Amino acid sequence: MTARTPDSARDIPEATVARLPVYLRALIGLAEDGTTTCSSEELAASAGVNSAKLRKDLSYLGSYGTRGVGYDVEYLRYQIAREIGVTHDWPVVIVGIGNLGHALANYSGFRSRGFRVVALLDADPSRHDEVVAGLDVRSFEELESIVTEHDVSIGVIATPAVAAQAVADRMVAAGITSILNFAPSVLAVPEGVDVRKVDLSIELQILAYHEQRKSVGTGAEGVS
Amino acid sequence: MTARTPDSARDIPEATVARLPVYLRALIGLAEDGTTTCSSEELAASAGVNSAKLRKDLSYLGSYGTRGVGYDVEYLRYQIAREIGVTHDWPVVIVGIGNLGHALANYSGFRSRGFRVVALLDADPSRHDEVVAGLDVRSFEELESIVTEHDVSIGVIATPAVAAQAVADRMVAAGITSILNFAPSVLAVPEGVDVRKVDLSIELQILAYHEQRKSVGTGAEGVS
DNA sequence: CCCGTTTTGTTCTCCCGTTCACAAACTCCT
DNA sequence: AGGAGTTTGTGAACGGGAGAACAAAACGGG
Repeated sequence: MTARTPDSARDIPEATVARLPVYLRALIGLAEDGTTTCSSEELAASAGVNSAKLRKDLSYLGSYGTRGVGYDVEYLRYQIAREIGVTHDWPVVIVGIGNLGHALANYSGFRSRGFRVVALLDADPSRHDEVVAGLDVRSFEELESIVTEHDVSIGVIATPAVAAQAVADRMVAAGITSILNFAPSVLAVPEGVDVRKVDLSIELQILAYHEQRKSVGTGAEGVS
Repeated sequence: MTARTPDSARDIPEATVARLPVYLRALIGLAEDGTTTCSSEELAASAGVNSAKLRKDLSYLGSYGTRGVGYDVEYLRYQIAREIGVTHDWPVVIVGIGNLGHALANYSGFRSRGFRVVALLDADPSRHDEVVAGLDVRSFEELESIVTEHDVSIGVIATPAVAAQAVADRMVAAGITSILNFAPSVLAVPEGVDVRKVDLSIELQILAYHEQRKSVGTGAEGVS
């Protein structure tokens, strides 16, 4: 025994961390179907990955399976949720209530996965009348007080690109340490602040690249 | 010379392909600022990557820079756009006009990056009255005729998870070969069809994981 | 015309992630 | 109780990407 208690399992590879939520989702699906036990093969199929990779990923968390049997769905579900940190709710602030911010505020996947939107902020006063997803759209000036009041550590930026850096700076100053950025701009943040970027058009461009390759391959090229 | 013409530069690594749109965006930004020439160092800073990585990425496309000088912004911009395939417009169909579909339909980043939304489809007849982003929301039944008429090869799924697989099957049958999936489900598609998945809640969960780690590290753990 | 300076393109090395393959361990059946 | 059959957990090989470092090439000045 290398004396690795589950809690001190220090370094989980980034690639594995990125897949844990996928496994979690798959387990929830299995639980809803009434499955109580599953093998790595079944779970891997549900999650869309290789079973060896799944087992290796889970081994970073600890030994939660039973050889010859498989994994207890509920138990594993809880363990992964605990590891990710979604056993309790995370308060989240969304800044920029345009089309995308609107959609994010209403996105049910957030609440059901342990995230609670505590405030919607927008710099444009004309939007402050609106009520979106049961929340008033409030002034961006209230950021600091909201972050302090609800102990918010995660912020979502859904503003236009030009405003993103300023919003990020303000978020960091207010004490937010994790940012999910939907604006198409590169954010500069201090050490210790995590930023993840989601760019919808980049995904489409990657598809377009492969799509173009396909048509070239099938002999449809016309450009000299 | 290994006789590698720019057009036949076969195998561009996936990691590089995923960054090309980022470089493209950075170049557009530089061009808007009036910059006509830039070094790999400058461009890398704009794109938020290492300059060595940038140069290596660009070298897969060909030699479009000038040693001692740098890159011509407009020229490189065109070359990357051509490589990705966004020099011409790609027709796109969006299925599922809920909150997210709404936002996607209005997302200006699509049109400005070479994607043209040609139709919005939804299975719910009560939505067929709506006009979103200047387009009628039409019946899902019209998928095949629209795909044929506009020669659509890229489809976007923004439906609930339960409907996603059925929509994907129908898209594939209609001739779509690239799918951008926003529904939180694993899609099974035949060989030759590309699927990219964007899951908003997964990104937040990854942030939550690191966030939890931070608080543990700073000595705030209270769980035995 | 030649040399120093700048910046690209590329080679080399290291590290992370993926996959294979197998031993350990558990269940079930006889 | 013992053995056959499963399935997990992990050691080891393998492949690809990241970063450092350097050689090749272009420009500018004297």
